[in-house]
Amino acid sequence: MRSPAELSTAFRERGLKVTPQRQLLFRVLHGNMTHPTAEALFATASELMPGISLRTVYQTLNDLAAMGELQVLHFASGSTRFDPNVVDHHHAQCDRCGDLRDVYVQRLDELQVHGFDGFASRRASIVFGGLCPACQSISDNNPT
Amino acid sequence: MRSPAELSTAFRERGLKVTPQRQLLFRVLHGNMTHPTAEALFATASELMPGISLRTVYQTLNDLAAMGELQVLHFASGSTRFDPNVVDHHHAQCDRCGDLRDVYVQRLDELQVHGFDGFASRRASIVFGGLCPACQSISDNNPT
DNA sequence: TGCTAATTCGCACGACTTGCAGATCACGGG
DNA sequence: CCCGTGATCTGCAAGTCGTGCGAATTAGCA
Ligand SMILES: [Mn+2]
Ligand SMILES: [Mn+2]
Ligand SMILES: [Zn+2]
Ligand SMILES: [Zn+2]
Repeated sequence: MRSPAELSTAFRERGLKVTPQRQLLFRVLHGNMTHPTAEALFATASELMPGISLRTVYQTLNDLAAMGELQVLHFASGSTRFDPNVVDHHHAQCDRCGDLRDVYVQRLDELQVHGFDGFASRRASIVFGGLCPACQSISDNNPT
Repeated sequence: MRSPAELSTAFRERGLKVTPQRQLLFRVLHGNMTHPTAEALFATASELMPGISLRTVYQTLNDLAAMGELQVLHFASGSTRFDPNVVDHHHAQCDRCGDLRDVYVQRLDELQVHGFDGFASRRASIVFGGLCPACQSISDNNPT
């Protein structure tokens, strides 16, 4: 996702207005590495602008996603997560606490895939499952 | 997922009863390559056993998943899909029609991953995006 | 055959997201 | 700087997907 200033320009170019609510969300999202849900963003935004509505958060997230400024991620846990990091990357999620981190994968092209049968693959998205460092130590102390 | 007969035994061993509804679902799921949703299974099951409830379908799917007989898949499209193929495999999904197919990937261990930072990866799940053969010819005729 | 715990089913409810409409606001033009 | 107009905001209703609940039914066992 681009900077708040660049996004403001991009919105106006599309005939979209740059409202205080949108500017706030631009700032909250920019460089955000937490892969937040709409609810989480709403909570953060509400502290800075009491009264902002959840509906507006969804609206703006959808606009940003449509402009390719956000990646939309779907995991097991109920709700959608939004990722301002649109650089080609993948994710590692902790089985225990759900923590989600970015990982960068090289040599994807060396994978040998059977079963495409004419399927034209354009992109791959990898989710690694395992335990984050914090949950590893917990598991060490309290083995299940 | 094992055969209906084996599942019946496994259910009884766990103190779960083998009802006609469950037996039907065992049969509908066994060898099913469509990655069906609960609704899709309900539709198929309803033809063979009018009156079966969607609630029972969900119940049985959850039981099977808890026993490791089904994989639970979450994609962008709204609802959960269930996969009786529990052999280690991955998926390719058509961007246009949503068709989902199994693919088998080798040399996963040769991937170079940056960003784990102590994350203990135990498993990876890859989703390839692209166009299925049918949708490729449509795109050829009607380029967007 | 009879007991009992498990299951089924329908409905209500919960989580998440979108549709809707009136009040409000951003912003280009005068 | 002010206006007009269309985009936006907000609260609420509604939609979708899945689960909790409880009365009636049933599988499995003695
Ligand atoms: Mn990310
Ligand atoms: Mn599969
Ligand atoms: Zn963790
Ligand atoms: Zn297709």
